[in-house]
Parts: sequence; C-alpha cells; structure tokens
Amino acid sequence: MSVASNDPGAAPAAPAPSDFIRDIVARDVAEQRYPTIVTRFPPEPNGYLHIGHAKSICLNFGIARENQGRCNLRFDDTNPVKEDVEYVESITADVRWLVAGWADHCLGLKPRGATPAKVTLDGREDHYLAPAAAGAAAEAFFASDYFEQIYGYAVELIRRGKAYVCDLSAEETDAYRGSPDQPGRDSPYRHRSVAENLDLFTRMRAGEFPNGARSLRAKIDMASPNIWLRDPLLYRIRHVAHHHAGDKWCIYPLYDFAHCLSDYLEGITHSVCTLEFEVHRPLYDWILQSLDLPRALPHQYEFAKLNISYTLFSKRRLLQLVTESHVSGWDDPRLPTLSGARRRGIPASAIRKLATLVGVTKFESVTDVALFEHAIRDELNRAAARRLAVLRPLKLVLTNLPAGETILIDATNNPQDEQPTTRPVALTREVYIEAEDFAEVPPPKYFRLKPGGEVRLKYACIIKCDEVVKDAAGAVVELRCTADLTTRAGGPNADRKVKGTIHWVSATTSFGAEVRLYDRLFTVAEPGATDDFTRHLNPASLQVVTARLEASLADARVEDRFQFERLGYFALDPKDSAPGRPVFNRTITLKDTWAKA
RNA sequence: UGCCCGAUGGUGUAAUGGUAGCACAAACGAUUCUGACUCGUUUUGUCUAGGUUCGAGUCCUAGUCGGGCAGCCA
Repeated sequence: MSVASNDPGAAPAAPAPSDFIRDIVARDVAEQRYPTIVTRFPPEPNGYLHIGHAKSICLNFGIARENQGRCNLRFDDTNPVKEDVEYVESITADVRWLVAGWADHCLGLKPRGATPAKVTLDGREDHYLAPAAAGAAAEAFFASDYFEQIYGYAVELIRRGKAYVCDLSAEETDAYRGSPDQPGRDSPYRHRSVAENLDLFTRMRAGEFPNGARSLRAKIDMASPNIWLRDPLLYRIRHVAHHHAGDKWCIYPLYDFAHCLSDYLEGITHSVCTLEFEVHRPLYDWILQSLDLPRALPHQYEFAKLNISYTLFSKRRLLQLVTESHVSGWDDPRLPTLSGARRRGIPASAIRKLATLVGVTKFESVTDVALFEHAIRDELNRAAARRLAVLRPLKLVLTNLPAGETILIDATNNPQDEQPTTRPVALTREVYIEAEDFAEVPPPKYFRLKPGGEVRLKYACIIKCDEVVKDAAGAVVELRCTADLTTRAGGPNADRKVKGTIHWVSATTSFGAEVRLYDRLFTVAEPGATDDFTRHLNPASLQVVTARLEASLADARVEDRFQFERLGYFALDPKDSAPGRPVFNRTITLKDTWAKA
C-alpha cells in the first residue's frame, strides 16, 4: 500500500515503511485481533521533546495512519514532583506541529474533562475512555485522569491476593530486593490478610500515613531472575498536589502499574516503547492478566531509540546546556529539541523523512548526522523559494551603468517547480557580491571573480573585473567592473558561457538584516561519551552577520522557507523578528563539494 | 559473573531457508546562469567456530563483543 503525503511540495507517494513492529501490526490486522489499531505517544510532562521523541511519534502515528487507526497523545503524569503544565503545553504544540498535514486525523484526544466510563461487557464491569469526536472540545489524555480506575484495579489485585501493603522503608525494600545475581527475600508484610491490606490501602489513600511509610506492592516472586518481578511497587505515598489532578490524591501509582492500565483504559492495541522497558514487559503482562479484564489486552513492543552523531539527546545534558547558558534556551536553534528545530526552520516533513530513513529495529545504532542533513536539504530543495542575499558584502561598481538606472530582471523563484514563476530583481550601478566570491590571488580551480576575470551575475549578465580598489590597510573595499549587457537573458549573447556564476544584490534596493549562521553544536561525533561534554562545544556554532537581502525578502513570513542562492536554506526567526526588522536563521548550508577540496 | 536484548559495507537498513539489495557518505564523471539539484560510474559488508540442510545473513549449539535491568523516576 502506498501513502500519499499532504505536505505541500513533499515527495510523491512513497511505499509505506516496513519494519518488525509494523509486521506485527499487519499480522494482527490480518487476524482481526482488534477492531481498530490504536497506538499512543505517552511522554511524561517533565521536559521538552526532541528529535529522539520524534522517532517514536512518527512510528506510533505512522502505524495508526497506515491502518486507519488512531494514536493517542497521553501524558504519563504519575509523578507529580517532576511535572508541570508548562511541559504539557510545549509537548502538545510540538506533537501537533510534527504531525500537521500528515497524521492530524489520527491524533487521538479525549473530550475535555472526560474520565473513563463504567460499562458492562458480557455481564462484567469494565472501564473505557473513548476518544473525542472530530470537532468536539478535546484535550490530550492524561494518566492522572485514571487515578480512580487505577485505584480500583489496585483494590481488585488486593482482593485477588496479588498485592499487599508493605511497611518496609525504601532502604529496606532495596535490601530485600537482592541483586541481579542474588535472589531477594520476602517482605515480612507479604502475607497480610486481604482484609488488612484493604484497610491499610484505604487509609493510605485517606492520608493517614506520611510519605514513604507504606507502599502497595504486587505479590509476584522475590526470587525471580527478572528484578522487575520481585514484588514491584505499585503505589507510593506522596503528599503533594498534582499539576493536572489537583490535591485529590496523596498516593500515586508507579509507571509500571499505571502504564499498562492506561493503555487498557484507552483501548490501546500496540504499546510501543524503547528498549530499556524490555525487562518490564513481563510485569506489564502480569498486571493485565492478573486482573482478568473483559476486553482484548494491549501488548508492548520495544525498539531502539534514535542516536545521531554530533548530537546530544540526554535530557539532563540538554538541561545543563540551557542552565549554563551555552545556548539561549530550550528553543535554541542549535538544540535537537523540536522547538529548536522548528525555530531553526527545519520542516516537520524533514524530521518525518529522517524517521523513515532510519527505520525501526532493536539495534542501538548511531545515525550519521549527514542523513538528517540530507533529509532537511531534500525537503527544502523542493519547497524553498530562491532568493538573492549576500552574507558578507563587498561593493562592486558596474562602471558602464549610469548611476540612476535600474534594470529589472526576472529571477526564478524555484527551478524545482513544474512551472517555475519569477520575480523582478533590480540591477543597479552599485551591487554587493559575496566577499569570498572574489580572490585577488585565486587558488587553483577557482572559478569565481578575479582581477581581469569574468563571471556571471546570476540572472543578470556577465561582468569583467577591471579594477580592485583597496583601503590604506590594503584590504579590498571595492571592485570596478564592466557589465556586458548583451549577455542578459534574451540578449544576443545570452548563451555565452563563463565558468562562474555568483549571487549578488543591488546596493540601492537591498536592505541590511541580521542573519544567524548556525553550525553543529559539538565538534565531536559522540559528545555524550564523556561527562565534560561542554569541552567539545563548537565555538563557531553561531555566527551573526549583517547581510544584504534582496528587497522582496522584506515581506517574508514566518512560515516561508528560502534558499539564499549558493548559500543555504534560511527562514525567519519567529521569536526575534519584528515588523520591518526581520532576523533570519540559517537552517542548513547547501552541500558544498568545493569547500571540501 | 543472574536475567533479557542485540550484531549485515564508513553510517543507517533490506533480504521472513534460494542472485546479499537500497539510502546516506566517499571518489570519479556528465550536466548546470546555484561548485546546489539531477544523472551515471566506482569503492567497501553478513562477529567467530562448529552443526542441520541440496542450499544458511536467516535455523541450532557454543563463544566473542555491545547494550539494558537492582528508583517509593519514566
């Protein structure tokens, strides 16, 4: 099956990606194990999303999309001390941005304020939270909206003799757990009666005990070779308010207990997570199976998270970069955060393309950042309007053009379009060219401008360098050239060839603007390999220049993508641009095979 | 010295017992009013040792190397 993309300027329909998880889903679809395929993206709202999360989002939404299913956005907010609504909002915005124009229709949200409904299925009680209908007031799912149901499931586990209230302290629990190669010992509280457990758990909820005084534990096997099966904690006491649930609770479920049940309550079919949860899967299954639930159970599958060379993904280290002001904030364009990428001008479609290029496996690989750069250039090459801009201006006088004269020429907006359009740009007596496009003593194979040499001004005409003007210090400050107007498009010598074509702007109609040139943040391929990773920060990761931009760029909008010809891809900085004072960010350079030589 | 998982060119992946393919990167060439794009060519690979089989990257056994697991974090 092939899937069309709604992205403007996106590549033609490509075959749907295939990987071991999609194979499993396809098998389940073929066997009609579930009425619809439902996945979920379940971040904890305790930080910003980055490209690594994007891989998971693309996988989960991709599966939903390819199977006419749904992917719920759910906040895994079971630890109130780490979480905040600030993150809920940024994560929601980032997810929406990433799937916009691609899988918006698969984004599973719930009716605003809704909690799971009690239903009766085959005479058995069940709970289910249906997604919001299209157009209804909706919000993301929250695990904290299920605290009542999850509490009920805990009570049920106690009734079945599969959970108990334990009075061991955190340290004692640790000691009783044993070690990977040493079995644990049973808690002295393991054999409390169901009635006592019920009473104690009720009082835990009622707030009778201080933090850490007691916990609820699953009764599994303290000698299990899998540590996660050694009577794992299900609930802890925390007398703190919750950013979403308010101050209703003083006991909070742990990840392992809340996650599988949240999946169940939402009707998730395929619960996809990263490899470190592999050893938790038996617990995921144990909890669901112990409850004897009426509906089909979700299943967990694990894949390797994304690593990219020269890129840091660790939340802790990203935080350090922000707090130590190595970058300007979580949305610094040099960061791999989704907000940073967006601000830098990276299209969501490029991130999605990267996700399909890297595939999904259980091998913890390091993807070459060049693959990401390729994805970005590929998307932008298709979509970006070409413009003329000079980053480091050098004045050039066309001595045979009168001072007041303006010649309007047609410049192609995007040669990649099937029917390219043009815009007028002004050629005047004084123009700016890129300083590095002139060399007084040219290196070998240099085919830009040199004394006595010829070059074409893109879209305009061939010029010849007659004179080099220098200041007292000997620096080149101006070039005096003659323009061969017969080489203009449509002119008699339009087809005359010169080796070099360079970009330029009119000195009189262009305007100056701040342009931020970004480069990779780190100088080493694996910046996370050492603790003193800030040592490997690239001192030139940001350079700010005052560039000269062609007049039409004054009307640039935040959503526009540009290729400054021969330089790279640029977009307006959405934060620091002001009307009449645009600031451009360089998303990425053009591939430059000359610079490498 | 417990349990779980993994290993295919430089990188990321495909091949579901039957011709080791694709993409990125690199190199060279063509084309070019972007040293871009596009197009063409080339280099480089199944962790090791056994076994099963007519046939093994794939299945089995052992090993090597790498990763994960001992939060009242997720």
